[in-house]
Parts: sequence; structure tokens; C-alpha cells
Amino acid sequence: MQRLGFEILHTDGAARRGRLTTRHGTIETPVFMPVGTLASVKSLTTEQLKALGPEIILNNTYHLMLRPGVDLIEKLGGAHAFQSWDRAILTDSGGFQVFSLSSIRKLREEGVEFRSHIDGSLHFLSPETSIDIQQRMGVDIAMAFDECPAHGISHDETEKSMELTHRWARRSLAVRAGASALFGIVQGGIYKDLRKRSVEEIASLDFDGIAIGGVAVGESKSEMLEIIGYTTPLLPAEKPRYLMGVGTPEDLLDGVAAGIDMFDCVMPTRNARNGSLFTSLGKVAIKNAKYADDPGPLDPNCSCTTCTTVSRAYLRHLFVNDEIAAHVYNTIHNVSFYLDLMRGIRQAIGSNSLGSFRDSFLSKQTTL
RNA sequence: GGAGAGUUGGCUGAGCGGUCAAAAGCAGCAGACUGUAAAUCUGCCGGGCCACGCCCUACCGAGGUUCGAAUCCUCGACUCUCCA
Repeated sequence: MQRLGFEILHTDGAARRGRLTTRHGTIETPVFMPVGTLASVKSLTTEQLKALGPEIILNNTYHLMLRPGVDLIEKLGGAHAFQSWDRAILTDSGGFQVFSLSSIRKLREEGVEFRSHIDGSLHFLSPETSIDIQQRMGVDIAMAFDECPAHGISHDETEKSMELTHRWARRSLAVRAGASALFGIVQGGIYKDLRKRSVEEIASLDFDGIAIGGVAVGESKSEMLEIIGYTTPLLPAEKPRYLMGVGTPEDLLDGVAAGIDMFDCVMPTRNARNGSLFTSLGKVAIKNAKYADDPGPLDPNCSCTTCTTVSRAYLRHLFVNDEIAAHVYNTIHNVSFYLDLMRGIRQAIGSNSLGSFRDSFLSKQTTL
């Protein structure tokens, strides 16, 4: 059976309206994938998540490897069965933890040694072990094991890191087996010559899709946009393109316009827990005193259960009192907002109006 | 009635002659968050200003000692504990 199907249905400039086919359903692109690191989109039950309608979510190899461990997940029937999720799952390879947990890991040619952030125990991730874990969990899309370098390193250091990622990409591909699709990851930091070389290398390999990694790691917004705008058009048109870890609603619009098909980001879920809510009128910091007696809905233009059920005043009350329901309501809204945004984007591409959709969206954002 | 302890910024609570506009926590106000070590982190938090320095008002109240007092003394007010 084919690991992954992808067809482009329509284009609007560089933007693509497409469809991914997986063993766990079809995915309309451009798509936003909520992040569920520990086999859970934080603060939502599987049922609540399902009701929001995402067609694919993320899980994380490093975190699930530590707890509960791949043996257990495999024994219980794989990642889908474990979390009762019958739609698609993509796993990050642990490459991001090479970056985010840089203080507790050692990087070698062979792979990365991690001291568990939980109990300090030693764990090893390499292209071979990462891909094996992802495949044993039975995910729909696995990611190559890469080194996500920090921003601020030199051209030479970035080049060395990129070349390691390339060697690891070949090793990742060499152990692909079974039904999981495998995506390669382009690196190269903020250096265009390296990004170009990285695209050439990764695109020459038999990956099922290609991701742009190593962005939003500390560089400026303009640097990030510059790199995305430069790199995306270099990617092969026939494969799905995934911009890893991005981003804000505006970033999604920019990414789509550049030709990206897939996004993931912790922003809607993490910000929800921190009381920062995305709305059609701009960001709402729900803890602000001005919402204390605001009887209106969080976002008057949103039809999620949060916006149709409770007031801003109540949401603020829940949040300032650390009520668990605050996380639930906030997360439902933010994820819903992101999914709605992508729905609007797909529609706009279909009617060749992405540009005006973007302008309209952003002009309302500035009113707050 | 007797003996003792205490009264500090919205609250709890450090301080025991100068480096105190006063620790710390909480509350309050605001900000950040981009392949999740995050229900986390950061800043502000007496007032004022020509604002990275200066001025004013401050540690229950009133006096006093001292070059200098939240800190020592006197008197007063109030609170608490124990014994009758």
C-alpha cells in the first residue's frame, strides 16, 4: 500500500490547495496540525479534540520514548489505539529536542545521548532508533532525525550541522519500513546558500514529503520570512511541504502564500494555557482587568463552544482563579481559531483570493 | 485584677542605629510564548518628576535621645497569650 498520497487540487500564485491521503483519513491542505507532544493535545480530552475536527495531530518521539515507552505503546496497539485517535498522526523525530534540550544532551555523529529531563537516566536517539520508534508506534508520517541548530551560530557551524542532518537523513531513509511515510528535513539556518544546498540534498532523496526545519529558533521575524520565502519555492512541487514549528496566524498566511502545505505549532495550545487568546479582532489577554465585567463572547465571529457558551468575564474569572476549565475553554477556542483560519485559507485559495483574504484578516487584527 | 508578647507597605511576614522606600511570599497590574522540560517565564508594584537620577511622604500615635531611628527611651492607643 502507498504510504502517503498527495495531490494538488488548485493553486493561487505560489499557494497550493491540496489533499493528503493517509491510512487514517484524508487531510485537506494547507493544514494546521495541533501539537500533542505526549499523545495528548494539552488540556483536551480526545473527545473534545475530535469535536474540533483536526485531521491530523503531532506526537513526539523523545517524550513518548521516555514515558510511557515505545514497548508499551506498541503492545497496546500503537499510537492511534493508545490515545483512541483514529485520524492521522505525525511524529516529530526528537530533532527539536536536540535544540530545546541542548543543555542535557551530547551530540555525536552516531546520534544524540539525552539525560532524561524527568529522572536523569541516559537515553540514545539516532536516525535508526528514532525512525524505528516512530514506525513501531504506527504513525502515519514519521520525520527524519535531524539536528535543529540554535540561531546565532556561524556559517561554518551551520554548514557542519546541516551536513550532519544530511547524513542522518540518508540513514533515516535507509531504515524506512512498513506503512509510515517519512519526511526529510531541510536545514541551513539563516544562510541562503546552505538552504539551497540542503534543499538539493534532501530533495534528491526518496522522501514522501519535505519539511523546512530550523526556523523560529531565535532569529528575527524578517530573517525567518526571508528564509521561508527563499527556501519554499526551491522545494519539489509534487511533494507535500511542511514548515516545522510555525507559527502565528500571520506566519501561517505568509507560509501558505510561499507555498507551504503543512504547519504545526505549540502556540495555540500553550498560549491558551497562558491566557493569550487569538481572535478575529486580534489577541486577547484574558487576564486583563478590562475583561472583568465584559459580558460578550471571546470572539464575536467564532462559533466554537467557548465563544457560544461563556463570556469574556467568565473566562477571565476562571483564568485568574486557576480553574482547569480555563485551560479547556481557552484551548478549545485557540485550536478552533487556527483550524478555522486554515479553512478560510483553503477556501480563499480555491477562489483565487488568498491575497485579499490575508489583507482582510490582518486589517481586522490591527483593531485591537 | 496580675504577668508577658506584639502593632511594618492591600494581606502574611522579615528587619533589631546608618548600605531601608524597607527581604520574601501572596494579591494586584502589564508583557512574553513559534517541530512543548511551560497550568510557564519576565517586568512593575508609596507618591511625584525635566525619571537609569532627584524630590516628597512613610514602618500604630505623640514626644525624646542621636550627626543619623522601622530599629533606643518615655507616655498614650490598640491587639494577642497565659494566670486569677
